[in-house]
Amino acid sequence: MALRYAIMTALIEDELSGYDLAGSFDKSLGFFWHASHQQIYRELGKLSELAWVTRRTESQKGRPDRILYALTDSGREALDEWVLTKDRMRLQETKDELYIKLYNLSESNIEYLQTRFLERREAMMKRLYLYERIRRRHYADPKTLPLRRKGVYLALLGGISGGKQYLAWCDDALSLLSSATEGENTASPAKSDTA
Amino acid sequence: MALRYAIMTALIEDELSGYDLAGSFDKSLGFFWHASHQQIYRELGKLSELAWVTRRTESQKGRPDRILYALTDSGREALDEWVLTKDRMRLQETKDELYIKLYNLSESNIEYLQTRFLERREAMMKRLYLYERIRRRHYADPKTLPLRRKGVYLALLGGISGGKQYLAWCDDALSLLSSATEGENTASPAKSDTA
DNA sequence: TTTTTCATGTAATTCGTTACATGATTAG
DNA sequence: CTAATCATGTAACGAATTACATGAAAAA
Repeated sequence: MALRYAIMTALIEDELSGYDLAGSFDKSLGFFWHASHQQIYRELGKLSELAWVTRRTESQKGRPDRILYALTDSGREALDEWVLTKDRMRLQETKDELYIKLYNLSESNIEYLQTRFLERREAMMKRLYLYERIRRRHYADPKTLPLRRKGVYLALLGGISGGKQYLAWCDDALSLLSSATEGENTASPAKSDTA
Repeated sequence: MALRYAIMTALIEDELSGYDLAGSFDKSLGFFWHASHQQIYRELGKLSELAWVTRRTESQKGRPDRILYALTDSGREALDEWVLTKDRMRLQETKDELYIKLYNLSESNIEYLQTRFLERREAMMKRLYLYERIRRRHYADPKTLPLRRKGVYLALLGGISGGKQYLAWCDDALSLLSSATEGENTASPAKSDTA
């Protein structure tokens, strides 16, 4: 049910197409709640049935028509109600397969896992740059923000500090893993007795 | 597909029942990959069809029979292969509805969201105690651990530092939210002009 | 010329949640 | 006496992924 409200949230300020939404779900709210375009189109269908959004077709030259969705008053109401609804509390359920793989760390996969960590480290670094850019552009002076934007700012702060922590963890992991491969790879022919 | 391998991972060292697994999935690996008992029973069925696990019934007096599952050699092989498999890289996809709700912060829900943060803060605190206890008991001297346990230790480290960061974030959020309600609630009857 | 971007969708499958169902034992 | 624990499962539904499908324009 939550994706539905995430979409409505994205529609509060702008009228957007499914394509736009799928795109913006790779930024902003999508950092915290990702969805594929298939999910979004399906949900948009349901939302118009509920009359929580309206559809409007916009023709374009040489491009497929866009279907623009806007939040209705009843949609806005439903969203406001939902916010006050009891949710399942989730702590740290990142569901990253890497955790399971870590539980299976062995000589035969340690190098593979090292590259996974490097990969994630790099990806997170890029995301952090993005976060910081957004922060500087839109949230430079948080005290002057209207209340709603303060909420968004808080989410962003969470993303930033979470990202930094994740980076630090990757570094810890990489150094622990590489110290575990030493003696195997760095091969100083002397003292090979500490197997 | 990942739950399957999470279950097999849990079966590496012990022979466990579905009930045991559902329980242990609230600890250890379950911190990173939670699953309900229904998912586990379903998956265990598939795993025995694949002959990746064997089932063995154990009678008990006055209690339902337990069905104990053990990893087979081919299961072990499949698991080792899977670890080397390319996975979808997920960064920070926590899917906590609270993020969406934060994007909808307003006068009418700010108090509600404050209590959500308090709730999560408390829950995370408890989990951190648990993590730290596990750490002291089983991972006091990480350097002496066998390689596989080092992987588990790394996951634990990630949990701990992630948890601490989360706590700090909750505190930030709470102070920002309470400063946003000030002037509303602390009600010094003078200067009510800054609406 | 090939790939990416724009823009929408259907279909099939698997994953995850919620509710229902049973039935004895033990702890409060 | 009531609630929780032990132990297994089925059924139904909703959420999410993957693959398939189209078709033109712009960028590589």
